[in-house]
Amino acid sequence: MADLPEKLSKPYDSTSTEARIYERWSESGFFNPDTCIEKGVTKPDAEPYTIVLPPPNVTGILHMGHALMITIQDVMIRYARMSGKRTLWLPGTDHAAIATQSKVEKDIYKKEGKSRHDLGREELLRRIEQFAQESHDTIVSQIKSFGASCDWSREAFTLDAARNRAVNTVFKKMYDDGLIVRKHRIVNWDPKGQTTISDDEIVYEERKAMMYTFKYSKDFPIAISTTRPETKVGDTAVAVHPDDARYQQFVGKEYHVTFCGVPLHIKIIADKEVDPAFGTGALGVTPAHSQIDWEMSERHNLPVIQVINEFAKMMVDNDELRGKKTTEAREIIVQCLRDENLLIKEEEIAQNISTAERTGGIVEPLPKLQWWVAVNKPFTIPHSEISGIASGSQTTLKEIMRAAVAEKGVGIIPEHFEKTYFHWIENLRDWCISRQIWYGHRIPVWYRDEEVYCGLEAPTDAGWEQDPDTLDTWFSSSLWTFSTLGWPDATEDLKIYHPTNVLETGYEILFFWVARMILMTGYTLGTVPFRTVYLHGTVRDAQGRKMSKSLGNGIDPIEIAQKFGADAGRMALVVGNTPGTDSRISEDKVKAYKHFSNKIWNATRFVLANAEDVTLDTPRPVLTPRDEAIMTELAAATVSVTTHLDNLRLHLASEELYHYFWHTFADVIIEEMKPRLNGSDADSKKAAQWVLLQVLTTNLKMLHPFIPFITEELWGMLPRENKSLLIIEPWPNLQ
RNA sequence: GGACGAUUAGCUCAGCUGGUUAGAGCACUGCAUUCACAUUGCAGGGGUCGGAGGUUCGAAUCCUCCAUCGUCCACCA
Repeated sequence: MADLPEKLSKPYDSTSTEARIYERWSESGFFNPDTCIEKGVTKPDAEPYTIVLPPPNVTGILHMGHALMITIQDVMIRYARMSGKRTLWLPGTDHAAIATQSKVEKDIYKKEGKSRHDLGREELLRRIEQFAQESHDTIVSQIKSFGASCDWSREAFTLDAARNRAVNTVFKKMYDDGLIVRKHRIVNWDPKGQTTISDDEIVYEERKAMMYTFKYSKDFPIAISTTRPETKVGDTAVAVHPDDARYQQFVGKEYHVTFCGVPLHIKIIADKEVDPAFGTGALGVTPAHSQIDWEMSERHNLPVIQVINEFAKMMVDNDELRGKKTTEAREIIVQCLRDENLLIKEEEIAQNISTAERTGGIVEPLPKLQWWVAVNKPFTIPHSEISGIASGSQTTLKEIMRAAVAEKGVGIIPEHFEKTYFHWIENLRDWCISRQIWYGHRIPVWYRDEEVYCGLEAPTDAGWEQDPDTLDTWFSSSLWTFSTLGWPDATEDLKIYHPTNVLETGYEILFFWVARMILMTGYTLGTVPFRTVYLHGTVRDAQGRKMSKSLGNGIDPIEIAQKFGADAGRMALVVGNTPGTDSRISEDKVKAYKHFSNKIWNATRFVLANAEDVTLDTPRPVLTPRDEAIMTELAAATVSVTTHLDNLRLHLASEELYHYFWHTFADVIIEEMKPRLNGSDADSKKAAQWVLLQVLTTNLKMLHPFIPFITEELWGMLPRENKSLLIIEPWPNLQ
C-alpha cells in the first residue's frame, strides 16, 4: 500500500479546499489567455473562444440565477481552455441605473430623511458611487467563490470611463445618422420614480375597473366608453371605423361642447384602428394620454391637450379639477355625468393596468420630449458581415435584428425561442432611451438657445448646457461584447475575440438585452455580437415557486457553497437542466452531489492506495482482454461526453459523467480489480493499477469543468512527473 | 386576442436526427456490511410515455384535433 496524503484519510472537506484552489488558479494566471500563450499552454494561433459575462447588477448579491449562469459559462470556458482554444471569459458588472439609484435614494431617505433634491446631483452621485464600489467587491468575491475562471485583469463596468467613451461614440454616430432623434411622443411615465420607462419595463396587473359609457353633452350625437373619464377632458376627437354605417353621417363634423365644465372642440374622424364591435363602436380620442390616440392624432392632425401632469394630477383649466389626483378627478367627473344625466351605462370589467417594474408606480402615458432610437428608419450601412444585410445597402435597425437570427448569423438555443424573438421584433416600436434620473451615462448633447450640439466632449465655448437626462441602462449593456474589448479603439482584443462565441443568459432578458446587443453590434460593427445564444431557465424552489424576498423561499448560493461545496452546488444546478426550461433546486438535491464529491474523493483514495507500482508516466503495459474492453468503453464515454459538450448539451454530459464515475468506475471496475490488486500475478496487478489510474485521471479531467475544485485538488495528489494544474490539462482524446 | 412551451415511475426530470424488453436522481422494499466510501454496496417493486385519430415495417419521438397547466407578447378605448 502506498503512502497517502494525510487529508485523503478524512472525508472531503470542501470549505478548506475551495478558496485555496481558487487562489492557486489566480496566481497561475491561466484565467488570462495571454498568460496561457506566454507559458506555452495555448498556441498563439489557436482558435479563440470568448464569452462575456452578462454583468450582474453592481449593487446586487449573488442569487441562484447567477450561480447557474456562472456554472454553465464556466463549464463552457474550462472545456474550451482544456481543448486548447485561446479562451477568454470577460467579467464585469452593470450599474443598473434606476434600480441602483432608487435603492440608494430609499436608504438615504430612511436614514437621513433627505430626498435627492435635498442632496443635489453631485452629492447623490457621490453617494451612489460609493455604495456601488462597496457592493461591487461583494458580488465579485461571490462570483469567485463559485469557481468562475474569468480573466479579472480585463474586468469592466458598464459605467466606467472606457465604456462611457464607447457609449458616447455610438450615440453620436447614431445621432449623426438620424437614428437617434429627440421628439415629442407618448412615453410611459412613472409618477412614482419620476422618470420615463421603456415598454419592456412595464408589468401588467389585472384589476377590476369600471367602464363608463356616456355622452360629452346632451346634444352630442355619439356615445363613447372609457375606464378613465378624467382623461376625457383632454379629448379632441371621436373616432369611428370608416365602414361603420351608424356613424358615417357624422364623419368630418365638428362640435363645441362643454364637458363637466370644460369646453372641448371635438372632431369626428374615421380611422381603421377603431374596432366597430367594441363598446359603442366610437372612440373618444385623447391624444395626450394614450398611445394609439396619439398615433391617430398624428394621422388626422388633431390638437394635443395635456390634462395630467408628471405627478399624476390634473392640469386642466377648471377650478374643481385642477391639482386633483386622477382618481379623485374620476369621481368628480362621474358624479357630474350622473348629475347631468349623461351616463348611459356603467359595468365592471377586468382590466390590465400598467405598472413600473422597478417602483410599482402606475404608469401614466404622457407626451414628453425624449430621445428615441428609431428602429424602422432606413439608413445605409457602409459595412456588413451579417448574412442577409449587404454592405452599402439600405436597411433598418429592425431588419438587422431580424436578419441576424433569420439568416443564422446567431443561433438561439433552444431553437423555439427564435419564434418568440421574431414575434417581438414585429411588434417593436421606437426605443425610448432617455431617463430622468441622475445615475447613468449622461446624454452627450448640449443646448444653447436654439442650438444643439452632440459630441464626445462638452463644447469649449461658453453658454452650453448639457441635457440633464441619462441613458437607459440597456443602452450601455447593449454594447457589452465590444465595449469590453476596447472599442472604439481598434484593439488586438477586439480583432481576436469578437464576435464572441456564446452569450449565455436567462430567457427573460432575450428582449431587454440580447435583441438590443444584436441591434447595436450590427449597427456599429456590421457583425453579430455572438454566434450562439444559450438561454437558461429560471431556478425555482423545491415546490416550483419563483424565489423571492417576499416569500422568503430563496436559497442562497453562497450558503450552499459553504455547506455542501461550490462543486456540489454546480452539479445540482447543471445535471438534467435543459436549456430554456425552468429547474428546481433544493438542499436535498445539492446534498446528493456532495455525496458524489465524497465518492470521487474515496475512489481516488482507493486507487492511490493501491497503484503504488504505476504513475501517470508509466507506459501502457500488456493489458488483459477485459482491460482492453474497459479502455474501449472509457474511450466511448469520452467521445460521448465530448460530443455533448460540443453541442452544448451540458445536462447530458454531466449526467453521463456522474453515472459513469459512480456506477461503472466505482461500482464495477474498481470492484472487479480488487482480487488482481491483492493477487500474486505481478503483471496482472500492474495492468490493473494502470487501468485504474487511467480511468480515474480521464474522469477527473472530464469532470473538471463541472466540479473544478475537488478535481484540481485530487489532481495535485496523483503520482506524476509534471506537476502542472488540471485547469490547463489537455482534454482527453482516447481515439 | 396572439404566440410559445409542458403533460413520461410516488416526486423532480432526461430521452439529440422515429429503431431491439422506455431511463436517471430522490423516495420505497428486502438483504449485506471490520475489506476506498453508511456521504456505502447488492437485489427489487413501480410507467398501456395527458386523450383521440393519422403517417410508418416500426411512434414517447412526426402530423391533426382535444384537454389541462405554465410562460411570454399585445392590450380595447
